Amino acid sequence: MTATHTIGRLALATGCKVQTVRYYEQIGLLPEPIRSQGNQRLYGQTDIDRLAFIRHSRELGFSLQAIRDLLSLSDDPEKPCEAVDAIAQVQLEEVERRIVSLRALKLELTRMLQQCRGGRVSECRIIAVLSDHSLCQTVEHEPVV
Amino acid sequence: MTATHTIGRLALATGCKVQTVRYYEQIGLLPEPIRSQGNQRLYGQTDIDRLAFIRHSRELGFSLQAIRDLLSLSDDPEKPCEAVDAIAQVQLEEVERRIVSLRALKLELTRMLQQCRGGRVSECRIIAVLSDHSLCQTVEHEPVV
DNA sequence: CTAATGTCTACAGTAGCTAGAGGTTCAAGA
DNA sequence: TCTTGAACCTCTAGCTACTGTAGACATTAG
Repeated sequence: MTATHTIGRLALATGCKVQTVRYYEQIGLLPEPIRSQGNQRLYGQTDIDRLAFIRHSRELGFSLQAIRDLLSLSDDPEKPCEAVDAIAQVQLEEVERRIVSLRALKLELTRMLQQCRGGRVSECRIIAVLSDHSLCQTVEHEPVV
Repeated sequence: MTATHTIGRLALATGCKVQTVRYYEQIGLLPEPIRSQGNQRLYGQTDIDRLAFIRHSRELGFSLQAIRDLLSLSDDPEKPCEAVDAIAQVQLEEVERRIVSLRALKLELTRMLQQCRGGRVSECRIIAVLSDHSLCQTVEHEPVV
């Protein structure tokens, strides 16, 4: 492998911070790269690919543990990809659950804000609602788009 | 004030863990309560109310700093409640941004899963999409919290 | 009285980075 | 060739918002 990228160039190529690259190496998500004579890390294309995979997965909300699993699965190209599918499925469900709960939050916040008529704190509905959960009547769950 | 609740009963009354109560005290979100002869914390109704406020605000996604601000505002009942409104408004916008970004994630995950035909890892579209951002045509989105 | 449960302090650990101190190496300009 | 300044190095600590542990003391039920 031609290892021609310094850590800064790797970071630039993947939209990742330099410290984060070192962090990923430290926790074993990236392999220890070869070093230059002056002890600087040198990366090749496989490293760029691997880090891009990690970053994109992070953007999609996968945990580092899930990414670890995905990476080890992708090292075994002959295996059936059911396990990969399952991890993505879990992630999708998690995302869906978060959407549902955020929409409930949005509803409650919106209602709180509508009730606030800009008077004094002593009459503020926001404070009142936050103080007493029973004052809010949030919908159980709505269909998620 | 009649202080009749031990920390365990306070926790039970507010749906909060005992350690979390001590943590809130440690960071100054809850005042230091009086103690029993045997050095155990004793809480009254105001403590229950304050903790309920904190927990409900946390459920609505407010940060501890925001809650700190809200609490100090609510200590001043004669002030106009614009500041309270502003904090809630910021929170609502944050929630809305997260919903947008999660919906983009959902779309991409769904598409990924649909493309996966259950073959071998080497042909897996999920791995492919995660490896190469250009393979997915999704709306812009930010990292998930 | 004893056993079980609750509480005490203090400290360590979690995820996923981020920032800083203090020193070394590299590449470009004079 | 020398110098400057950016980029790199290691190590450590910090962030949010908790959660968990250990070992000792307090309280309560039977």
